[in-house]
Amino acid sequence: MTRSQIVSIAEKIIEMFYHDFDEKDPFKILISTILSQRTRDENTLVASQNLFSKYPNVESLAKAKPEEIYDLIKPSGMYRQKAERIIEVSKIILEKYNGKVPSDLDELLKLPGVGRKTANIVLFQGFSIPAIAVDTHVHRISNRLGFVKTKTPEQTEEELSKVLPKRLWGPINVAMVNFGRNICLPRNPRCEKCPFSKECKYHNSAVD
DNA sequence: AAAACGGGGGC
DNA sequence: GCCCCAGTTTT
Repeated sequence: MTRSQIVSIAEKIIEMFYHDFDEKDPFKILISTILSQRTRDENTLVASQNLFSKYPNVESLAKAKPEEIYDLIKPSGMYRQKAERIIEVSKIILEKYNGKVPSDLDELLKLPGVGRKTANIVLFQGFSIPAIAVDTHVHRISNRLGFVKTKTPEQTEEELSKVLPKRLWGPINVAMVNFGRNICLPRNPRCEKCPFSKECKYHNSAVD
């Protein structure tokens, strides 16, 4: 598959499945992204709303005790870990970064509970900085469509960065997640609804 | 490289 | 009941 073919399909995926996010506050994006780890959107949303209704900013969260927010964030799962990390992150942001979330990959990666995927989501959504956050959806779909041939998400991030122009880095995450949730499912993809099945390596070989 | 964290929804 | 989910950290 040529580079221009890949870019063309990527642009179509974005056109069909990208939607903008209304939340632009980097701190709220950071916290809700931590809550979203290994968690469905619906549960993440409930947990975020619960949390921010009582602790609306970095100052109030930095003063909270983990036990106080267990019940608020419980719908997102792994609530003990997440509670401690969220409060620790808030303290660090407040004390070390003067209350402002850093817009720098290396600084974000130092925060507890923040790995490569979470950090890149914050960079793109919170700061409009081009970043590819390779989650299971992006990894799976990139391989199925033949954009890359990789074993790990890290390799996918690297290869995808080489192939796609920077302007697509942010939007392709969001678009592939929506595409993956609705059509290109992990186990039983709805290929009959997929606009790319004709040129899809996975669909035409039936091997993952 | 594998385990552990974890509630909720789909089947 | 079993499997999976915008992962990260610890063993």
